[in-house]
Amino acid sequence: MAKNLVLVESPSKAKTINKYLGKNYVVEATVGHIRNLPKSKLGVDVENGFIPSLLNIKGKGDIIKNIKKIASSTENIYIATDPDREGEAIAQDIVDVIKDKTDGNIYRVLFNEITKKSVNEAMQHPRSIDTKMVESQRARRVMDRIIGYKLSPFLWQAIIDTSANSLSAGRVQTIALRLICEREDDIEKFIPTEYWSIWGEFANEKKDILKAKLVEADGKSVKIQPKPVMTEKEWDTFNKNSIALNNKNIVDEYLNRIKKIKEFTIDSITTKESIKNPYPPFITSSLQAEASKCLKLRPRVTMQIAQSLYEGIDLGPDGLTGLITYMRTDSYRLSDEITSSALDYISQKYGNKYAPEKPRQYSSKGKTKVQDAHEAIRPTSINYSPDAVGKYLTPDQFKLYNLIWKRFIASQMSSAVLSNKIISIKGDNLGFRTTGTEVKFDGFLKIYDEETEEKQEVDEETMEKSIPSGIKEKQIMSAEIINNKQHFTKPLPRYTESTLIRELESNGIGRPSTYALIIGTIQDREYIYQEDRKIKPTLLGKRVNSVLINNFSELFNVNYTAQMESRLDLIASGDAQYINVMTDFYSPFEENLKKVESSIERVKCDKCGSDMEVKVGRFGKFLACTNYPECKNIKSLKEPKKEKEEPVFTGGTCEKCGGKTIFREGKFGKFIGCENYPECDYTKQLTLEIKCPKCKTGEVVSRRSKKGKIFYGCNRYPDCDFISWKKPSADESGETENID
DNA sequence: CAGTGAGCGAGCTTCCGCTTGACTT
Repeated sequence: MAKNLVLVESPSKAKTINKYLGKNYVVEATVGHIRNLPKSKLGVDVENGFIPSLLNIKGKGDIIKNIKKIASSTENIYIATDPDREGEAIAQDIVDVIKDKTDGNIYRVLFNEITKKSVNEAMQHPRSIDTKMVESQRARRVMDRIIGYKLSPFLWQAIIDTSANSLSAGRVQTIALRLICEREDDIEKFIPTEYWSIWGEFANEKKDILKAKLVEADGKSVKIQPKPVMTEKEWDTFNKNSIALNNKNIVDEYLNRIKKIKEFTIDSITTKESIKNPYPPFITSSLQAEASKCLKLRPRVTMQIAQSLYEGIDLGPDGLTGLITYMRTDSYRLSDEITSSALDYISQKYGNKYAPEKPRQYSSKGKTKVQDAHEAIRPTSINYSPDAVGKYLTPDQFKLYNLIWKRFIASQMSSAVLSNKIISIKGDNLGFRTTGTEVKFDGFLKIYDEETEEKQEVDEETMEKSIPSGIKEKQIMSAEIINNKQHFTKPLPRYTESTLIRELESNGIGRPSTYALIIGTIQDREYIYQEDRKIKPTLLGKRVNSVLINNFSELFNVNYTAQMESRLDLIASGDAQYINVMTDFYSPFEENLKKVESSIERVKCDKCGSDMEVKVGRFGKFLACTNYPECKNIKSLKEPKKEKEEPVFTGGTCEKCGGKTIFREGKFGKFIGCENYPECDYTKQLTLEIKCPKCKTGEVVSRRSKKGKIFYGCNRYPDCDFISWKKPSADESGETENID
């Protein structure tokens, strides 16, 4: 009989902890939540205190049974689910499940990092379950349930659509949809603004060349006009200090003026040193973003690969080893153990200059401790460099591990020192400027630099990596070449999966465990689609979005989650009561929903005048009268039929009834049917006008297998069983594969 | 590895968040 039972969420975490604690402990995993609201109904008693009815999750029966069994004969039970809101709720669920089965002591322990030292330390400081935090999770769960399960059915009433699946709404998915629709709207409405750039190549006596852009004229600075269309008054204000090169005429004026200038001088050279700090180690969202940019991996794939690195790789002599820490996290925290060994590694491999004196810790601003369950995503050990373990990894695993490794090591390295130069050239009250950046000390850049967003192309024209050393202040310069180019301002780009995730995350919407799934949800609903990795809304998506935003503007606001979170925090800290928070949420919600439900336009029954609503039958959706069964009026929701097509006769006759045969089209392509359908169900395939190579009398037809693969057979089947995967050639060379 | 078309029709969908396999193509 085991003396001690430890319960965690993740099975691979259970394995690791088992190693740390030794054989006096049994470590089991819940594999996530074990209880949930019922799927088929609301499951919340809104009349009596908003009490949720929580049921054991289907499919978790064996896990729960096993936990109960071990608990029943264990002296000490340590519940070590994740130290966050959801983890606390799982802990409570475990207690509810086992409390009648055991006389053992039940403790709650918090593992903030999975190292031997801190796990043992945590085991020494058990506490009891934080019921207030549990309540705050229940509140989160119940509000999400009410929003989703009340508004999805509302959509079924409000929007008549023919898509195969059901419409849905939710606190997270609807915001994601809204962001996508709003971006699309911005793009559609965007009016490009024309602007020009003028730059020249200037040379001193020694023919040192410097490219510089026109940035100033007669004391005014060159700018893009702030709005595509401006009133006279707005122009007056703008023109006081600025000039817009917004058409060819103005550009030509300046070009002519520049041509006449004999002499330019280097007016000033200013140098400023700046420090570039390393990026923090990865968290889920930044890992997904960088893997998307650098490795072209979609978030879902990134997470799958990361999971395999977390669960463990067979490292030959070292055995099965987890290479990275947990991949679903929003914390930048790093254990002292790993940072100090990283510093040793850095100074050994790159020299002392590259290792700062103290380990670097990064803070997650605005994040409450409530959510800080896991460390940042990092290698589990400095001993497993990508070079050392590469041969045990698949190419994708290697690429991702390498990225995580470098990002982490870089996060502990010295800052880079950059020198930024600005050179200004003047002539006849016109000012040109060039900027250059030199790396004085590379620091962490030695191994890692984030791929920068596309720089404005205008700056690219005059950005110099290094500036010729011969260039000195007050030198006389001559303009060798003067260039100009037309540009147009561009709208913000459409979201990709990873940029949408970052946008949601920055508003606190969604969690690391769900980021990669959110897009999948709205894509399954056919609200959005992707083209070239860019996300666009469908017509249905736009309709759903506008119905929801117009009627529930408070709820589907990017700030809503943040407001909800602060109310949840109040519950967790004991400064607010669950029931009060729920009532304050529900009353206005329900009132508004009722109002909106009565105001939406409904299709009226043309027989009895009642409302019609969308129903789902065996063959899909249709419109039915709500007065059923008194009124049995129904309407098809199929696309309004095209003009009844004139039958196209093939010239042949039906072998069954003697009627004429016509060309038809079905889900497997074109075929020949009888004009007397549905009375006569005669069908025949279209042939490819190639003689069957086997029987030489039939003709070849293209068909489709049950799996959807195209193959070629004889139209005399089953009399002739010819089959081929390749299209037989017309010249009867007989080189087709025969499959038996 | 061998179908198809009209039109029928009276159930059920749905949320967010925590974890992995066991499934199929």
